[in-house]
Amino acid sequence: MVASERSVSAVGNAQAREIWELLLELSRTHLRERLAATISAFDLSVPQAHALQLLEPGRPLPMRDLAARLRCDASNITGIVDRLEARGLVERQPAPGDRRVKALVVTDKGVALRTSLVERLHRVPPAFAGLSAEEQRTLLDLLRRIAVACEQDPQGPASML
Amino acid sequence: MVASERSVSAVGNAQAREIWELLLELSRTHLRERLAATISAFDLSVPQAHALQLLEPGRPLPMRDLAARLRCDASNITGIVDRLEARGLVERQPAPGDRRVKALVVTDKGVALRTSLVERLHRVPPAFAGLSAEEQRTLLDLLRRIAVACEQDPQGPASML
DNA sequence: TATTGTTATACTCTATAACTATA
DNA sequence: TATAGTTATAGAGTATAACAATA
Repeated sequence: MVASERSVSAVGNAQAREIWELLLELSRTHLRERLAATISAFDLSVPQAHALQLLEPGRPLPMRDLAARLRCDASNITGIVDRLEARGLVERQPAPGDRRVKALVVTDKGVALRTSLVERLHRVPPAFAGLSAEEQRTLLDLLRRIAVACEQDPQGPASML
Repeated sequence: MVASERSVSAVGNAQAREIWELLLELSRTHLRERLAATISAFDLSVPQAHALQLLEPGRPLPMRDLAARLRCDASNITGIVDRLEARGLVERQPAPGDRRVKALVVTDKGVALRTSLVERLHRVPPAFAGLSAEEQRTLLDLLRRIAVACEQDPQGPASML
């Protein structure tokens, strides 16, 4: 290892830590509060909103699969879907081929609410207006690389204590 | 407005949207799961861990203030603190000057756990290793500017439906 | 009167375990 | 036997409303 690499590594770690802490803080405050405010404006809970987003129109989803995507035990899905169904947003339908599974589909009403919700959630906060197109391009590129790296390193070998 | 500004605005919006959606996804998946895994490894709930982080050693904090920082109703703090106190991590102490308020302080055991927890939470994920020092510097600069903009625009006037 | 912390209540999410109906 | 969904249960977070002690 040459001197330049050592210095890069040392400086890089301090900066990487600042980046990471900034992302943590950004996620816990602004991002989280923005999501919570938007979701509650639709009278939904966070898991309900997440479920609704995962139910793409015209693509029935077995309850088991929804549990996997929400990363919670299958027993929770019953209640979450009960409440969505009580509001007429989704329906349980028999799945072809296996009479055990129930496929979830969004109703017309559900599609309407879902579209509105997703549009609102994805609306870009004004805080991004301060960046030039060039800077946005750079930021997007860097974030994409981090996202790709996260995919390849699911939880990280150093994840445990 | 000249043509170049219009084009910047158009392209910039599409890119800004991608950045925003990438941050949302990153926050909801990798970041959130990483936090959850770390916190549960300490046998804490998310609010408990957050409370512990907010209780700096040697700086007593009234329960009311903790509620404000956790952004939840004051009535919830009783239970959260009960559980932390039952584990000997924090203590309720009388506050000087006002006999109504109870000041929270971390015990020695709490400080030890808190230090370990914060160290673990702030440990940089390996996914950041792929960026050069120069790229990290750029990313940090851009994220800082967004963070500052978020501070100045608490929830955004377009926050409501 | 207003404020701090608590309690009572009700709801949702969470996991575990046991159950049913299928496969 | 194994799997999909449900139910029962217990614990934690959340908000609202009412309360005691204090300001």
